[in-house]
Amino acid sequence: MKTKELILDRARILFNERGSGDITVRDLAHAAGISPGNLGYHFPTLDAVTEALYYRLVAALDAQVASAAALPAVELSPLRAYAYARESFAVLYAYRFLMLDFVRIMRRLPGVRAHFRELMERRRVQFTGLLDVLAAGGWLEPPRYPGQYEDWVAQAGLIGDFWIASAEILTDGGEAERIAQYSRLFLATLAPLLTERGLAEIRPLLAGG
Amino acid sequence: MKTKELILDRARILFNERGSGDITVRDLAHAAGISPGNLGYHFPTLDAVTEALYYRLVAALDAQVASAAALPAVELSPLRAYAYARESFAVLYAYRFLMLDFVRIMRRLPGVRAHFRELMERRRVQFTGLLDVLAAGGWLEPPRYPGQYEDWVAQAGLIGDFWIASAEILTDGGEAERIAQYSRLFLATLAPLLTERGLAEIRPLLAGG
DNA sequence: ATGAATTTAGGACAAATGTACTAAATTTTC
DNA sequence: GAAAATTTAGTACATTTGTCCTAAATTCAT
Repeated sequence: MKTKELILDRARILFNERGSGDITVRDLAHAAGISPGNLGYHFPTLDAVTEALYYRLVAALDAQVASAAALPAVELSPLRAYAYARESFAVLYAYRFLMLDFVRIMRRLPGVRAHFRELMERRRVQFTGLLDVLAAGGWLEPPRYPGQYEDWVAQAGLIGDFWIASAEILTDGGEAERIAQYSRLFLATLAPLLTERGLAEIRPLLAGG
Repeated sequence: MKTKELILDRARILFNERGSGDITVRDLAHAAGISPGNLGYHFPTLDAVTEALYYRLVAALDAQVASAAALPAVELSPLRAYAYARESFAVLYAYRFLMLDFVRIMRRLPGVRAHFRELMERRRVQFTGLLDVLAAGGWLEPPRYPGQYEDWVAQAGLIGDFWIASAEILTDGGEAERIAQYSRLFLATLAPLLTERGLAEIRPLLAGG
């Protein structure tokens, strides 16, 4: 069970570097230091590798959710939410080829697509719950119109899914710089909803510290 | 000069349907009703087709900007901004393969990438100007923190670039439904910045009418 | 109308690629 | 320690794909 892990690790790196769509069986075998035949023994197709990596990412994110859920609700604050978002962003970045080739992968792997939709639905519920807790803690202003919180969830979800693609196209920065830049931007979407007390807590972050 | 246009039209449709990365020379020639040899005569590579389509999209968007710029500043309002965004969304949707294969295309066509970055920079300036005009017209609250307007521009730009990818993955709706849903979401990002008067103008839209 | 230029069709050809197969090597089991 | 099971390497094969070439057909200019 060692070679499989090795293959997945190298595939993750290679896919991230050059895009999962432009890697061949021979490319990956070479990068993993094994023969093409052996690669085929462990994974019949490259799609199978992609799928395995997807479920690895999901597992990593689930682990994060679990540790965040252990936090008492009273301790939740905009700052905590930011810290959690930033951690998630770092995990996503390690599997960024998935977000960069999103549409293509989803079209090729219907199972992944179905799973991802459920994941997004769960995330939607989580985010909504997050806002409710923040509101109960006096961190959020009440909605200015019906459905404002739901709209925020949709916007935040979109940014969460595609910030990497945006960074890839628009910025030249490295990993740390991108994560910092976009987790800050993510936080900024929350700013308009905050009470003065909530805003005060994150003001240094918004200023760029 | 007729076959070239025919090729581009069919390519746009085919790329939209199946993704530009999964189309072969023979696929496109067949769809255009011409021989592969003839296709090669007009476009040496598929990348050349993609590039031509990109510049078509840019031309269509520029035409829209020009007509919007003809509008007197006093007439600008959240509602007008929404109408413009919605038109742009419709144009983008006609070339959605470009947004769906964004990263891959940008990696393969450095010229397009460079051009697109400049385009985004211009858009950033435009959007910023838009907010200034809206603020001067009494439609916007002043920023709650320094740089809030700039943050909105970044968020709006990201949503503008990737709403189609998000729709492709998360929704089953058709074109009209998707455009309506996401141009509304785009508008919703503006809501928190609006004065009470500004919000009043778009409240029916946010409610879903 | 006729020669030149352009456009088109059809297919050839080599490179690349996924897949499958066989045999050797290594590990595991008893 | 020997047999069985697993893992690995190497390669062959058929298919696909981009590119190029030639000749026919069509259009254009004079």
